[in-house]
Amino acid sequence: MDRIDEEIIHLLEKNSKLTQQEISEEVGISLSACQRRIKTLEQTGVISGYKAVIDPAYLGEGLVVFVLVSLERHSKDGVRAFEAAVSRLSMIKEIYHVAGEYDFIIKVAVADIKDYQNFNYDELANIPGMGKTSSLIALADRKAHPGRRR
Amino acid sequence: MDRIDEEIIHLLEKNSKLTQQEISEEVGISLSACQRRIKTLEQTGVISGYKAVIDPAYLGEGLVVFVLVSLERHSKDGVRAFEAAVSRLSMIKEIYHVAGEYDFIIKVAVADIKDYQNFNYDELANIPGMGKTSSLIALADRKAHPGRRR
DNA sequence: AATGAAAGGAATCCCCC
DNA sequence: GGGGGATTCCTTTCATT
Repeated sequence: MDRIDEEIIHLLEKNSKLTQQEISEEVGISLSACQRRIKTLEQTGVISGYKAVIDPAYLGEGLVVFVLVSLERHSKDGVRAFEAAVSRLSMIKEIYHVAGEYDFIIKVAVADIKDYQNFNYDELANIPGMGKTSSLIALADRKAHPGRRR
Repeated sequence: MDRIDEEIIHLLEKNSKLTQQEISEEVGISLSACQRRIKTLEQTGVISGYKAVIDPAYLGEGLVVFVLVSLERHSKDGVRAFEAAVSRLSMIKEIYHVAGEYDFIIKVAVADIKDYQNFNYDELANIPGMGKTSSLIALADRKAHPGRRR
């Protein structure tokens, strides 16, 4: 893993449709060397897959809401039950178990506020053991394309 | 935009290395019809790009921290200054301007706690206009691969 | 053993019906 | 929406140091 691998990773992270030839020229090695490096990165799991990036608005997921959740019971069972109940819900995109004032932070993607209210009242409020929650409505995403400098 | 487009998007979102022929067979249309649909999805921006998925541990980004930030001044200038200062920092992966008790929620990726402390004291604390902050250390990511059922 | 070069096969693009 | 041909790209093999 040297500087050239890093460059290859950064290029593919930005645009995986680059051809191996373009990459090899960009980083200054031969085509076959580049091909072997990419294969190794894939096999060792550094590159774990390739995905298309879909416009959230099209998916009906234009609104992002972060929900901070504290549980009533902090036992292992309580945590498990919460995770099980929540992982069924497709609008929940990310769940993190956190340390601090709250127990979990979840990132929810829905179409609009109305959708979020339905989610909140019909789904979230019915989860057993749920204590205090706090919702942070995202007004704007200020960094759609995260930087990748090190 | 019909059910077939949805299926194509769904497949490419999981794995963009699928062949056009494989996709056409999966969704039950001809190869050329499938090609035209994909091209249209790309040109209309529904598919906005293709990316390689990189193992965060390899990038030295194994620890995720959410920071809730409230600003001292809520004027447009204060917000702008904060955004400008923060968008220089490569460890900040997502920034959302939110409504509620806090003004911003930022998602930070670093190697470990030590790294995060450096970030907190050297970078975050020096940003002008910064008021109260609250850090939520992610103990575990409970949904690394978000569901995509509708 | 690692790199560079070349041929065969596959996928993509473009014009046709 | 479906079919066919040319081009480009990817993979494998072989030669080189």
